[in-house]
Amino acid sequence: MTTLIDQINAACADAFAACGFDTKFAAVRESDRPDMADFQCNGALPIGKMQKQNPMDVADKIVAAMADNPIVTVEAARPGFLNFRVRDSALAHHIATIAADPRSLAVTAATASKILVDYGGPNVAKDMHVGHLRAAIIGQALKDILRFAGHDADGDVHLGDWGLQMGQLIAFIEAEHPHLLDGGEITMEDLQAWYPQASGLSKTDDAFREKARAATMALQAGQADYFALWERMRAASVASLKRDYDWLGVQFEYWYGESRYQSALDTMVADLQSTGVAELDDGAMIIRTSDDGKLPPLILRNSNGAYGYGATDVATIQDRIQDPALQTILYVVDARQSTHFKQVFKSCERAGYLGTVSAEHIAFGTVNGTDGKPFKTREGGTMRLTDLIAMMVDAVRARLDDAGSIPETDRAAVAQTVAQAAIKFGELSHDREKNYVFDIDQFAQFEGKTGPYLQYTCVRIQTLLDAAAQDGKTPGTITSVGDGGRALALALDAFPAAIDKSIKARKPSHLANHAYRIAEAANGFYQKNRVLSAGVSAEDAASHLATLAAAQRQLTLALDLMGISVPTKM
RNA sequence: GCACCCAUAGCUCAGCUGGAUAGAGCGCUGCCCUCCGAAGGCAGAGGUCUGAGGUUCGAAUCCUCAUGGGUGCGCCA
Repeated sequence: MTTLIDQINAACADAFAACGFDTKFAAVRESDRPDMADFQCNGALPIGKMQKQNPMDVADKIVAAMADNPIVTVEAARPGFLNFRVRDSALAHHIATIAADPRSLAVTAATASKILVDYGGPNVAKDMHVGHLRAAIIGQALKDILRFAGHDADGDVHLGDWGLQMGQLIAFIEAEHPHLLDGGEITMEDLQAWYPQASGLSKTDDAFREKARAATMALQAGQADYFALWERMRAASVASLKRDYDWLGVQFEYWYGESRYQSALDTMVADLQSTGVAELDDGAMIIRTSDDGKLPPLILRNSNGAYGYGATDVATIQDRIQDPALQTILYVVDARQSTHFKQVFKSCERAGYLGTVSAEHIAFGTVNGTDGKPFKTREGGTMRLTDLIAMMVDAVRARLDDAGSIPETDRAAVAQTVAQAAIKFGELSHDREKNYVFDIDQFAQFEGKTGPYLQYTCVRIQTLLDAAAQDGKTPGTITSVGDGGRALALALDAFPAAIDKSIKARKPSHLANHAYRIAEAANGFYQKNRVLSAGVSAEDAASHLATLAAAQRQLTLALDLMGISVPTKM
């Protein structure tokens, strides 16, 4: 059981070999010209050039060598293209092959890699915002796709639960709510209210800033009351974060945070200094990362003696590589941290921490509003993730009310599922490296290239399958490709390639765009091939149902890998 | 000043390792529901792929420069 493109690729390579041509030119790809071919190979052009032959003659030889191929007909075209057209019978049979495989012909990696995906990064006491949304959705999809492909991938939230921000909060609490130092409940709502004040004071009030610094140092030194306070703040935050992540269907195997690595910092930095990797400069402990000064040094410890996230991130790697099986660490983090990660990776390289482990920064761009500027609330503040989600759910709910296609009692639940699809597909269908515009109205549309459209496609097919079953009609042998079935079959065949590209480029967008392609082709097929209408033969009905079921199955699988579920009605 | 990223239709975006007429969605113009969900399908208008060089039989794709945006540049994370 293998894809058509792989089968044709193999046959083409055989033909090249038989003709005495280098098989590296035998690569087959989907055709640019569906009107002329399903697949194409351009290898005759460079061969013609190299051997000073007419590329058409080269192509003709290959055509002759493949003349009696059972699955495909071959033609040579103009300058020297090889055009492959899959035979109808082979195509019909192939749809059944895809449908019979729960993995839609996607292979499992021959050798599984152990991969850690770092895709959280929310801070204690601060609300999550759209930036965290990107990391969460892309990271979760990457992890799930890697697992589907047979890899051993885990996620770590890497909480921002340490550092000056904690000191600021402690100083603020000490000043405004001192009784909390002796215990007492702290809620996320409290923290949300306090953090902006503490942060603001830190900017305007010199005395407060000093207190915050002192508190940070004291916390790092392990002062008991501060530490207890910190633990309660962290617990309240984690509970809140988990609610948001739960809604998004995001799960982390590890809820580690920056605090986890603090106790290791003194030793680590001392070691790095003794080996000459780290050095004192202007009172700060740094690691130089370049000779030409193009990349700034990484600061491990500032001149006040406090450790920053430079040290923490190096220590994090040092800790992670304790797992000897680990091969890759993926950091799904905002592109603005690009320089920082270069510094950290270079530092770890110099320190000898990375060894054979590869660390990659999976950068993503900024989320903008419809004005093209970073996404903000109408008032200009940062949009809380919770609020953004609520807005999306409201928009979807309004649309469901308007359509009135399902009972009122079901709408609240369906609105959640559809809003999740809208947000996730809106995110995943974009190239992560670029900035993108988060347009609530556009994403919550049910028309066009949206998450809800993909769900709708599945729901629609399911409804038909159910209705057909009531009528005694079930999916059967695929006897004909059907009108529009060729495009659908070829699209279904491309699923393994989409998975492969998503993994190689670390871009789930390839899978998202593939899913959309399936939905388009499936809807086209649905529209053109009647099943329950009068005059449709039992054979055709069974064949068409099987084709649609195959499409639905793969689409559902792709959606599942993107964390999108499909309601039964919508 | 130095470094990195981006530039494709009115708007939002695809375009895989360079290949045959550059594709979607939204919006716009027309069609298609006595018939399985029209949240759909079909067709049309709309692009000197920012500009200029270069490599190549062939460039949206690779290289250089320019222009216009974005971002980051040792003691916040």
